[in-house]
Amino acid sequence: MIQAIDRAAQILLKLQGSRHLGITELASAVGLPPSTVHGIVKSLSQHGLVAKESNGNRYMLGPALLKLSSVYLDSLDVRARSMRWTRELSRRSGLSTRLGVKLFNEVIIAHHDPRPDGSEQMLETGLVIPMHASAMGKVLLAYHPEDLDDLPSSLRSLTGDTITDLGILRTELHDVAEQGFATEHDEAILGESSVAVPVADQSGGVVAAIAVVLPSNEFPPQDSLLNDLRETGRNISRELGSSVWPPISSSGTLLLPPPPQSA
Amino acid sequence: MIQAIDRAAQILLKLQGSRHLGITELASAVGLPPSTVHGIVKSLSQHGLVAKESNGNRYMLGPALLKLSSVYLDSLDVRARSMRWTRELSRRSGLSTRLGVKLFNEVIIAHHDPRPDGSEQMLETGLVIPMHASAMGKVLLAYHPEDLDDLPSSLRSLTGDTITDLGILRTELHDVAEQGFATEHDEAILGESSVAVPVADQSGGVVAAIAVVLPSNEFPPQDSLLNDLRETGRNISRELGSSVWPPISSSGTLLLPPPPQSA
DNA sequence: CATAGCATTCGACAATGCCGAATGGCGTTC
DNA sequence: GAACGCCATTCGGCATTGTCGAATGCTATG
Repeated sequence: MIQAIDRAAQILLKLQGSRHLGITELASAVGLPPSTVHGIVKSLSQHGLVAKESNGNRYMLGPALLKLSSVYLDSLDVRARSMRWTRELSRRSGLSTRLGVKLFNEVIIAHHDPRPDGSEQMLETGLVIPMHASAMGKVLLAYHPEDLDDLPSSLRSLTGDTITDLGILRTELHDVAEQGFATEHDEAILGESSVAVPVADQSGGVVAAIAVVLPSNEFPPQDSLLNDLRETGRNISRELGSSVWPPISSSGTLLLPPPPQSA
Repeated sequence: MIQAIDRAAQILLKLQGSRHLGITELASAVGLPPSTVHGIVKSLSQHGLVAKESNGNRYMLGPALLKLSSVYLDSLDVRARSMRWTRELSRRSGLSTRLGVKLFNEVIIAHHDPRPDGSEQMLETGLVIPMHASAMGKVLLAYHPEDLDDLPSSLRSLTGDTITDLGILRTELHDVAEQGFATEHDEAILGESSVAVPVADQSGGVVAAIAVVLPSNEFPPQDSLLNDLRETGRNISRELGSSVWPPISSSGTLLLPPPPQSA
């Protein structure tokens, strides 16, 4: 772990949380002397990773990040392969479709096909949702149970229906791994629910999840939707070179909640 | 300039150019010993800025960049203010509209409103175009002539009509600064032309450009389109607190080509 | 099964970035 | 309009830090 790079990343993260910050604010936020922070910020800004506000003397994230992320998206194999399938799924279902990959404790939306009803919808690519509050996150966790250890000790509640108990989450993930799909009902945003299935690659590992978002009053999803979704997940996985679907999960015992009387 | 951060940024840049690279490839690309590169890459990957390919042992850009860039876009004031105006411009003109900001020698598209004809169009946000080959770039250069010094010594030709001579570019930029708009005719992509106007902020400085893209057979644009575009630029600039529009350019002598007989 | 190429780990050296203090610029207040 | 105070920025000495070469381990290939 190289110190300077670690600190630089911390600073980017702080700017991610706070939009615009001065050197002193940043310094106290990361607990370093201002001169040190200044050096790091200056280095980052030489590469366009942070930028100084046009008028004031505060800093924000820089435009180079946009280019980097654009290339990141282009280099994501699963995204390129998914797009034609998810678009078709959106068309058939009349719903919006998302492709999500893991980013630490969150799912980040790497692609989004809007509802085909022609309404103006916001660009969701780049948005993040906590793992435990999304169907895609549940899928990713169910097939990578070791990631459960990285979850924050207390699960943040986004709505009244968010799962906040790790034991309950484990139990649900166990079912997810058995059924091959996950659902989420009003757990992230009130009125919005979703269903997700895994996407596997050549190695057989789950590398992403795709989900359809449906109004909560249409929950639970009809079998036909579920089948279309499954078919889509299977098709993408096949294009990526995965031979089996749904993927085999290493779950089993890993996902079972600890015995209730445990310390 | 902190060495480690500089090197880290170089590595991100190399990955930006080459998608997937192994440690040794990266090392020779940046001219450093593999062990050094490995340390940097490892540090970057801890923060999700680079990621290891799921199967092999090559590295690519990481998902954290997507989140960072998403926040970058959200924190771009000019983008938030532009969106409603550019959408309206697209609607009225039937053409696609772009918002571009400077990133070193390129313009990066920070927002894009597609043609309203309902056809499937690619997501242009994050794409970059060389300054000298785009109308937006010409606008940005015309109002920041000092940036001319950063241009590569030889201007890359993208089509037969790309301006590759710095003297000719300077002359055109002089006109751009006087007229308050720039055009580009088949200079970046054959069959595609564009017109751009500046966007100024509170300080009166030009911080972005907006452009409409039109088929080259409709070039030059009609006056009504030009007026709509100007109106849009003025409206956005006004929302950003700019009092005058078109902005005053610091150009004058700066943009005049050097005397032809100069050494 | 052997080999070659690669990623990765380790440790010693010294070059590097870190920090505290000094400077400079800017906005604000009286 | 002048003086104050805040904050970004610069600078230089010290020691911590990252760097690099060599050794290891892994995987894929012939």
